Amino acid sequence: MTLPPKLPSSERTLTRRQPTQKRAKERVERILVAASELIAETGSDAVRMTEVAARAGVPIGSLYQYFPDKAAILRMLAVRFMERTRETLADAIKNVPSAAEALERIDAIVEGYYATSLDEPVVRDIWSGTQSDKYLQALDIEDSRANGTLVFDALKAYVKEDDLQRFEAACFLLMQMAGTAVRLAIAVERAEGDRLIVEFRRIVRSEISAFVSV
Amino acid sequence: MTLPPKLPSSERTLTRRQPTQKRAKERVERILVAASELIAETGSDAVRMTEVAARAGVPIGSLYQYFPDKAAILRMLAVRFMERTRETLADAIKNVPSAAEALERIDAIVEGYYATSLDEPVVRDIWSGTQSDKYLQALDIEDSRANGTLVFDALKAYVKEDDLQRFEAACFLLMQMAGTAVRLAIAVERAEGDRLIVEFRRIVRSEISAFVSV
DNA sequence: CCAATAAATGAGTGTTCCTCACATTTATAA
DNA sequence: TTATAAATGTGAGGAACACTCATTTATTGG
Repeated sequence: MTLPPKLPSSERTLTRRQPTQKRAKERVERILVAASELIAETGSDAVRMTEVAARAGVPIGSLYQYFPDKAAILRMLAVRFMERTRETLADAIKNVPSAAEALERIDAIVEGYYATSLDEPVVRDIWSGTQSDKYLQALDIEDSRANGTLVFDALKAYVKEDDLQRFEAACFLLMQMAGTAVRLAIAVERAEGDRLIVEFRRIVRSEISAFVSV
Repeated sequence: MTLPPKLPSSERTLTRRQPTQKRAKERVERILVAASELIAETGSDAVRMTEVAARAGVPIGSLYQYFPDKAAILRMLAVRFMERTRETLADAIKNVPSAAEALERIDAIVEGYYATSLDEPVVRDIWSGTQSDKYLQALDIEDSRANGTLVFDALKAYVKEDDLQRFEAACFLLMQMAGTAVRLAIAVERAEGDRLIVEFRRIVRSEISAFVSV
């Protein structure tokens, strides 16, 4: 970690000028790419805004035209990652022919999520920071909720009427736990991490099975 | 959050002078109390080292005699909280007469942990920061491992030989998930948080039951 | 072509964490 | 007790950053 200088955080606007011209859009992309690379190399805490600007080939002032502060860059990267993940999940579980098939696909998603996180340092680092930025934390929760809803919607037809609310809570919780499990797994030694993910997948299958009649 | 200035983090020593004299020990306590209060009032990010020193009634230099940096204070508070929690857990599950009784006690611990976290702003805030400080993250993992081992040891007699390694992983994972579940529950609206904890407790019981013959 | 608007720029400002050379107090030895 | 060593106490100031803003340059639309 390390604690930040962010004082007037409630005062500062969350977004700045939206790039409308082509040139500006390209710059924003270059900034994100540069930030992403630097985070991969040194970790987000060690990344200096001047470095990001330098690598992106833009002056520091331009960077602040589009991002209100350093955290906003991490946020943007995190949001993009979440969007990609959500799409993967949505694609995987839409139109499932049966509950059993849904279970298998969700299982595969968890495994894939682990594999991706293992070799994407940026993801790792940003996930780490998730809990320290209030906006990111809120985003993370909304992300889990949205993913949970996807799973819920895909399976609710198989769940007893009386259990629906509890099943919805369970889906939400499991999505949040998937993040925890994967972060824990990549933080420990590889062999142990693999074992933890195996257990987590079993937990997911078992908990969903508790609601759906497989 | 906000990101910090911590550059030479690997260079800086993790501990400083250990207070041996009575006066020094009292000062360290006063610093921790002051930090704790300020975190409760404004959140750790907004706490300034000068404020901590001022409220503790010590000059800034003295503060740095005992804490190498700001994060170290949070770390110390977190460690103390973890120690208290671990003691509670250890007391609760030692000498359990049966697996069923152990399950009930663990269930109560989770509920108590939620209740405590709900009205201890310091705990909330520090837990938030957990993931952003590498040392704290490591401490958190070790804490989960230690707690997991406690549960494992208390119940291993009831588990089949072949399942022992998997059960150990599950205990570790569940301890880490308890933190996630509670943090999520206190972050959302109260009624939903309560529901989430109910589901989590069910998950814990169900997963442990999967290994022990109740 | 000429406003009006958007974008670009980078030296400088302000804030914060933390250091360090020196002063003072406490413990230990003679 | 007195001398010496060790531990503690101090706070002005250094250094590192994040971020600003007055000015200049480019783009758009009428």
